[in-house]
Amino acid sequence: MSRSNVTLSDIAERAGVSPATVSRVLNGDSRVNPARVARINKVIEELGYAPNRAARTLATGRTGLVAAVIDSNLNVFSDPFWGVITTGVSRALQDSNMQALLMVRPLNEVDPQVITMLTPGHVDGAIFFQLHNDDVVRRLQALGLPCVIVGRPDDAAAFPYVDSDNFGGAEIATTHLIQRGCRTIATIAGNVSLSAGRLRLDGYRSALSRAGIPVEDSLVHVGDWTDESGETAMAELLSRRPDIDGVFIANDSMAIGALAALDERGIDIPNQVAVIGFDNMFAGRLGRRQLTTVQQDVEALGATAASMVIEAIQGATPASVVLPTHLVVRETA
Amino acid sequence: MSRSNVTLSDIAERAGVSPATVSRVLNGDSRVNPARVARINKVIEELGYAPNRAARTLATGRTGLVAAVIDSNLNVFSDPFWGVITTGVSRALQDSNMQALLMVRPLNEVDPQVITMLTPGHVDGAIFFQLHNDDVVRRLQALGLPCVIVGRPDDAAAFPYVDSDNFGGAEIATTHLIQRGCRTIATIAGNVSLSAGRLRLDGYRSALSRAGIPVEDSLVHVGDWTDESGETAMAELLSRRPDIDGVFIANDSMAIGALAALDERGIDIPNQVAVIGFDNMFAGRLGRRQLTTVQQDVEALGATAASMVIEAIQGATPASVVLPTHLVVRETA
DNA sequence: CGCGTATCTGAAAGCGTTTTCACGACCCGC
DNA sequence: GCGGGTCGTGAAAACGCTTTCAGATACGCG
Repeated sequence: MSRSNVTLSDIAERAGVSPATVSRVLNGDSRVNPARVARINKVIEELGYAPNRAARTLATGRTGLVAAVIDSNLNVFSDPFWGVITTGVSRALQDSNMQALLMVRPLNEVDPQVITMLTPGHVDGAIFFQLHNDDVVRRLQALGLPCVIVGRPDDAAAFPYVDSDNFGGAEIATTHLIQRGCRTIATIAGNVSLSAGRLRLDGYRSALSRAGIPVEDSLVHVGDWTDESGETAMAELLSRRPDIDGVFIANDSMAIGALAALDERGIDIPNQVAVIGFDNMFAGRLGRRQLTTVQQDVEALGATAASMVIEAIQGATPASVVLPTHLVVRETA
Repeated sequence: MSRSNVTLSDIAERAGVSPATVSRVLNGDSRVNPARVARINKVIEELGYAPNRAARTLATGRTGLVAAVIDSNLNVFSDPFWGVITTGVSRALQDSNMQALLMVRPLNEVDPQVITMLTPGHVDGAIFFQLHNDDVVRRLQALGLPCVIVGRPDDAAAFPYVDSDNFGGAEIATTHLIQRGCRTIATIAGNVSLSAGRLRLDGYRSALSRAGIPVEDSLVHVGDWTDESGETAMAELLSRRPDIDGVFIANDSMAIGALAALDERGIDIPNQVAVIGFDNMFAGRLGRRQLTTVQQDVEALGATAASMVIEAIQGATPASVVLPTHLVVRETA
């Protein structure tokens, strides 16, 4: 209990004013005599004073803390992005003098640890990542906790969320294949129970329709985001439709698998079959052959979530945001 | 300031005891009459009471918070691990009923945000990741803040730290090449100004020496951890020493580049040249050809750091830990 | 049987802020 | 010059918990 610290009263005493006045200066109350403000600030500077956060919390009811909640049921290894996202969150919060509390917890059931911590009074708000079901958030929201979701929730209208433009990215990628001259364009979709999987598939379909190209079921295969599934999916597609000349793949991991399958058959990429992935996960990491892919601004995802939750804490109802994605053209298409 | 919450006094009143007694029960004071303990616990349960963290902090001086500090100068994109590490930290802390505060900040200079937040009284301890210089930590330590470092600091004796066994991993990888029959074993080292780079190179050398194989300068090339540098390094090594039959590469990114260089020359992997990387970064992600590599337990790194900082908070001086690494034999060696 | 001691409990004093409320000083216009 | 306002300030209560201190009760022992 080393309380070696300077307190507000110390400042008050040394500046010859009351604690109340110091507090006002600290909180930018404009009604304080400017001369005093200067004097008090000087003393604060001299003594290296920093307000005690706990005391402030106790008095005001706000903690300055936002929980970043990650469902530990999702395999973090499979999502190299979330480190970057949380970076975005942390930075943006600190710009508003708030801090990010990291909570990695199973969210499927009622975890007392989480619930307690997220009960209003412990944190000012919460950001949830890629949840599998909306229930927990709904409950917390009912408790009055400002919540923002990263990734499109099942019930998009129910919560403020921020997501990358999965639909638009898929559409632009597929359109690129079309413009390249591909006419028999397949897709390897991700798990459609996730909104990202669904939207990327929809974007593919939309691009084809727009170009007047029929969408054929034999050209669609659903994978599970892993490279193995990408490999088998590609093999399957090729055996069904040897005339494929382009393929849009819902993430880069599956794209890697697909490339392997194509290589194995001696197929020339991109001339025989053009390939586009999604995520830009391996930026510059694939050595010899650079994957054409769709990039999302992952850090912005986090930063936006942070701004939104701050908005919500201040009482506003933030509008959901969909961040643009863009095509990174490299060698495979 | 919605204080809709049940307080300790509410519990006391409803249980017909004093607040002091409730507090004792909450903190596991053994001297309370068992019958009362039961009654109080029942009331707590009924009312869904959870202690107010700020009030507790104010009274005790401990916050239950540990800062996880990441130097934003290091490119998080280049380190897909740190998300996993922080996961380990967060989980381990929560097991001790503490929370992780995520701070992504430039650490090279005196950042008032960081310093203020890390001044004792705001957090109970701090974990630093891969810092570039020890100074900031040294200063904070002098302030009395329990600190732990992830990754070997420059001055290893000065701080408790936890790191993977880079030396041992490199040694075992190189030894594997030797046992495989390789005799002209090259290495692509990482930046030697980082301890990981240095130690992995040392491990390579040590393995050769042990096996009685001379360490030749012409077989060592220093890269910068990127796949491009791996590719040029491999090319350079091959032109200098076409007789190379094995290569240990200090991380997987560079290994990818090196594989590309080898492929380009039509060299048979692993029969003509065997390749081992480090990090197991692409677990199952490389599609056709699986990289043999050295794996570290990244989440344990975080969890260990958390345990150590808790130890330090409790007044002990935790011993530094080096976590074992192990070889994952796949196709390239 | 009385006294010291061990055991359990409650009153109350913090912990460091914010914020309400009241109060004096001052200025204005009539 | 006097009432009504504004302005700047300080006293003090409140936030919800922990912990010291002392009191009350029960107990053991000579």
